[in-house]
Order: sequence, then structure tokens, then C-alpha cells
Amino acid sequence: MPRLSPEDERFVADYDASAFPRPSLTVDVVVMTATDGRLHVVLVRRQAPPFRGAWALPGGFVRIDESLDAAARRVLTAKTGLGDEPWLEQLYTFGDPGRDPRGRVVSVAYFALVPPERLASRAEGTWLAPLHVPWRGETGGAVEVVGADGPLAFDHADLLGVAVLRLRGKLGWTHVGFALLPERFTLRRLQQLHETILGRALNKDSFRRRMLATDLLVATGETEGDVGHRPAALYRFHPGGSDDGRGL
Amino acid sequence: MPRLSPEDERFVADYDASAFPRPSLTVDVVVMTATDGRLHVVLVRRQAPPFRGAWALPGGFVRIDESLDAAARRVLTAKTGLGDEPWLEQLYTFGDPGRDPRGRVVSVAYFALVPPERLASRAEGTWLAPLHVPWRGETGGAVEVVGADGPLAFDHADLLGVAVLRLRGKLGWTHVGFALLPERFTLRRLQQLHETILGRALNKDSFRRRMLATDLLVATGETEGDVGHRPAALYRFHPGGSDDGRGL
DNA sequence: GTAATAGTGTCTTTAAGACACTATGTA
DNA sequence: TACATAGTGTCTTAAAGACACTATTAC
Repeated sequence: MPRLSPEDERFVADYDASAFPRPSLTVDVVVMTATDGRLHVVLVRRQAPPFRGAWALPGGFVRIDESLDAAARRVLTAKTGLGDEPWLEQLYTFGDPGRDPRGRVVSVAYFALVPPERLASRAEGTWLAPLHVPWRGETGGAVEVVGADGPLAFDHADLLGVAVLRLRGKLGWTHVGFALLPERFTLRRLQQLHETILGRALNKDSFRRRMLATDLLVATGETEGDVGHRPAALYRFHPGGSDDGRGL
Repeated sequence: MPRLSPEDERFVADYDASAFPRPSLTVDVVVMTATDGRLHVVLVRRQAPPFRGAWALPGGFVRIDESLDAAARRVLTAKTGLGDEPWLEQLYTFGDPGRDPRGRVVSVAYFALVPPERLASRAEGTWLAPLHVPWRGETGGAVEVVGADGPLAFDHADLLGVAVLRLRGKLGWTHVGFALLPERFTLRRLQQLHETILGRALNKDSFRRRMLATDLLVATGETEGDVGHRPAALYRFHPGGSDDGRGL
């Protein structure tokens, strides 16, 4: 940011931000994982009106001195019990008047990616809800939660749709998928992950070749154990040079 | 959105949104075009502090009953004199405390794409600033304006970086590029546009084949005129079925 | 041994890149 | 006519898909 002029200093000292009505600002966090061939998202029961008792995405108001990223991370930690480590990125901002019955509330949505193992122990009362994505390919819409006892609060179903779309889109040209895997994994699990996210089967030979051709995988020399068949080699993710996957 | 319960109705009637301090909310619009081998953006001179006299992106406060998209379109029309037609999409939300010396101001950035011909007549006092993108490929940063008499106001240089990154990213898998062309255009102009956005040369044969293999181009039967060589065929963009390019 | 998946080798198909060549306008 | 770019045909190269085959573990 450029330096302030003396004029700016005087102006700022006199500025009254409360002269115009302002919306409230919240963050909502889509904590996603992929397991059992399905995408899943962490939901919480709303404890207070509006929509008390309905399932909702974890969210909260942005504090006045807190960055948006910090607010999202605070909400993530407080409502799911996860630590600081998960992948977290801004998704989209929802601001239609009428999306919140309390009045004008603008929400900055974030999405977080966590391996399913990390979500086994999470805050009490949360639900790892399986998603049914009723559309294929590049154009989206609302996404349904399988087995919910009612609709999601607010516009959170639309928000999930945008999250799935973003995840699919980024899978092709970033390394975002590795955020959903434990430290060591097999090629089969990596392929199943991609198939779960994309919602379609992938060619095994081509997938193997393509993945091994990158320098993103490091063989650990270990193999998986206790599977009723030939055990597969375990790999680690190697970020490889400049791009850590956070393109865009 | 789900229906409100009687409890919700009572709660909402009593709700006082002013109980907590709220940030101010603005929109900033990156109006981009591509011409003379460079990306360009529409800038305006700031008429009031802070940063009075500096170049800035057109922006303004979001009204209390106005959607974010509507606010962006209003700002676009008011500050550039363009009509309602341009491609406009939400880009990213910038909300670091300290990004605006007036206090906590969160800005939802939009980007608009307009063919250069449409920008020839635009609001007085605006500048169609050529951009120098100092980085290649998928990882970005701030973007420089060529020939500015000082730094851009606020964090607008970072904002431009995100806009360029988004435009490059979407070029590969959406039809976003056609928003930057007039109704009829030659294959050469389409290729030059892609080269300008991506910042690198493309193979002519491959580009032609790839474009003609899609069903996105309709030959008009006309040819360009008055160019000191064999005139090229003119094409129109045919959106083609379900995908209108607004994936994500 | 069987069952089941891991992993290899190779052929076919498709798309990109390279390049030679012809076509068609203006000056 | 020369010049410049449009547009076509074909060869080479690289990657994806198909598929046959061998390898290695649990049982």
C-alpha cells in the first residue's frame, strides 16, 4: 500500500465510518474430506435461532480487527477441534440481501481440506455428512446432504455446490488433492481420491503413468500391510520446487 | 433457503444487528481488456482522500439493500460509462485490517471483460492503463501499471495480480476469452488474444486445429477487408449447448 | 494351490508440434 | 509481378487408453 499523505492523515482522523449503514460480516467454512467413495463435509447443529436445530456449516462473525483468513481459521479450530494445519482457502463471498433472516449478512466462504483420518476425532456434536453431487462435470448447483433430517440452514446448500466445483476444478492443475491424504499413501488410494472428487472412473494405467511422471511422488520403500492381496508401495508427497499447489 | 419457524420470526423481530462493530463493505471492479499485445485495465483518479490524486480501480460502497453483483454492476456503469452487457464475475474478497486507512473496509473484487473497441468511448478522466505482468505461469503477485505517476491506491496492485491469474486460469477450460472480442473476429485475432493473456507464443497450426475442432466457432462467410494481404475468414462465437463459459 | 490387487510391457489411438506447400488478397 | 498472411496436407512425437501378462501377498 502506498504511504499516506498529510492530507490523508487529517482526513482519516476525522473519518466517521458509522455514517452509512453497514452489513454484518461472517465466515463459513466448508471442511471437506473424501472417504468411502464420497465427498463428506463437517456440519454442526445450530444452537440458536435462526434455523435452530438445523444442520449448518461452521461459521461465525468476523471480528473488527481480524483478517478474513484469521477468522476462518479461528472458526475452523473452535468448531471442529482441528488444529492449525489444514489447507484453507477462500472460496466465494455470498451477499444477497435476504440470505439471512436477521438482516443484511454477507458471508465469506472458505474451504478446508482434511484427510479422513484426521476427522475421526473431532468436536462433539459435529456430523461428517456424506454428499450426493447430483450433477456431473463443470456446471454446478446446490449439493444434497445424504441422510439429513431437513434442509441446511441459510444458503449453505448452494455454498457446498461452489465448494465441490472449486475442488474439482483445482484438482487438474494444482496439488490440492494431497491435502486429503495421510502422509503415506498408495497409488490406488490416490486414484480413488481423484475418482471420488471427480465423480467418474479413471484409467488405471494412464493415471499411474501420469502420476509417476511428475516428481510429486517419493517412494518410501515401504509397502502397505495386512491387505488380502499383494501390498502396494507407499509414497509420500513431494511438493517439488516452486509450486506448492497454491496457484490462484 | 429453508422456511422460517415461528421461533425464528420472533427472534428476527427482536434482533439488533448493531450490537457488534461491523466493517464497511465495498466493491472494486477490474475492467480488463487486451490490445496491442498487452492486458489493460480501466483506472480512475481518486477525487477524495485517502490517496487523492492516485490512480485506483473503480469502486464504491455496497448499499444496504443491494446484492454484491448489483453493486459491482452499478459501479461499473457509473464509473466507466459502459452499459450492462459486459461479462462480470466475482474475483476475491480482500479484508486485511489495515488495507484501508479509514478503518476496517472489506472489499469484494469483481472483474469485467470488455472488447477494446467498446472501451474507446468511456467515461471522461478514466485511463486505459497497460499492464506489465512481471511473472510467468501459475504463480502470481502484484502487477505493475506501465507509465503511472505513482503507486496505485490501497492494495489495488495485488488485486490486479489476482485478476490476471484468474483470467489466465479460466482461459484454458472456459470460453471466457470471447468476452474480449467483438462479435466477428478472425482466428489470428483470437490467437493473439490468447497469447496476450497467457504472455507467451502459441503454435499456429495447433491453435487453429484445436479451435476449429470445438463447435464454438461459426464461420460467417465474410472475410476481413483492407489488410495488405490475403484476408482471413470472420467467425462468430457460438456458445454451444449447456456450457456458457460460466463454470465455477 | 486360489483370490485379489500390484505392477510391467507394448500396441493402438489421439492430439500437439513441425514444416512444406498452395491460396488469395493489396500494392 | 512481389509481398504478406490465410489456410491445407502430412510427417513426427508425446501422451492416453486398451490389454495382455507377470509379481506378490493373504488365505
